[in-house]
Amino acid sequence: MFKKETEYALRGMVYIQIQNLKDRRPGVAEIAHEIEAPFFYTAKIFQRLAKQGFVRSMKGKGGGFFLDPEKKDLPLKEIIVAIEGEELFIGCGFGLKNCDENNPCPLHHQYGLIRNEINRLVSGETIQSLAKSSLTNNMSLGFSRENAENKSLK
Amino acid sequence: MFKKETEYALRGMVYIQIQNLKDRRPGVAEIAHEIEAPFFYTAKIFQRLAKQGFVRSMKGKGGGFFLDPEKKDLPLKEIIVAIEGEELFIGCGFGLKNCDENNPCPLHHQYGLIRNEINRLVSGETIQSLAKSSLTNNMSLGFSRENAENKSLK
DNA sequence: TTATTAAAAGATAAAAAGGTCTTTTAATAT
DNA sequence: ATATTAAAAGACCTTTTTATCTTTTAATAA
Repeated sequence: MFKKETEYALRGMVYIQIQNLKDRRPGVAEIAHEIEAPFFYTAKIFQRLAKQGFVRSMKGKGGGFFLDPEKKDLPLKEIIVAIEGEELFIGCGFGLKNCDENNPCPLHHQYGLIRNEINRLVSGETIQSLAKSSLTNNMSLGFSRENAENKSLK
Repeated sequence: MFKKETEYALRGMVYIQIQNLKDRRPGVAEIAHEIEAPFFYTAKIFQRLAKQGFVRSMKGKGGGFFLDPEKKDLPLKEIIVAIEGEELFIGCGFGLKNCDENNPCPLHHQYGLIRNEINRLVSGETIQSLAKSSLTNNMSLGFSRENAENKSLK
């Protein structure tokens, strides 16, 4: 569904927010490790997200990434659109440029329903809402819970 | 949502079946033109689809592509999976490999609902069902209906 | 003020997707 | 038979995506 870059971005943002809730500011190394993404690629992605204002960063010792607590919740859709554009949210299932009510492709109506569902999901869920439920329900962002348990037992 | 190759394949297959219903067998040039896809790329895609048995072809004068009328209806899903694998139908929204009920990602449940909808759509709709409704309702596979009207007026 | 830490910047590169072209094979019409 | 038509095969190329690495900048701690 999403590009790899988008997946890494979403996983990483949720991880950052989870750590922020624990009063921590993870760095690239920690983020990349926890979401199982390549270090340098993760660095590049969050560098871009920082420049676009989705996340803030601090350099030097004790530095790392964090979400501005002043800002209101960040819907997943904003990150998705920033990375891959809004094709997924406005495009035709058959890839036609002029597909609309007056000139529909054979899948127009049926696909529209699904596109609406996707829209609703990623507009309603936010980095913050997912981080919160993730903390509450011990959800996974990379390593399986089994691995996480093993880790904490070591 | 889908790869370009998949979009071309679906549009082309529906176009072929529409023409077959009119007792015609379109060739690559016609298909590519009508679905607004690059000629050589279209040729390659349908060459592969023919080898995989999704469509049949005849060489030489009067040749072209056609769907085996003996076969039962072909769900879109079969073509999608043949071209891009089944990631879309089994994968995690966050791109995790071990995401399941026991070890869910933060989006697991919500995304599952959408994945099911997609599955339902492309399993239920077939090349034949779309070709039929396309014929009945004069739907578009490339050129907008306005263009089609202009074309028929010339 | 210097050493250390960590992100920013930017160059490079490998892999996948998307697309093009030429040559070969097979069918048909004359 | 042979000229023509059209798909099959396969080589090649371009762009985008995914990823890696090195150098620079900025912050902090000692």
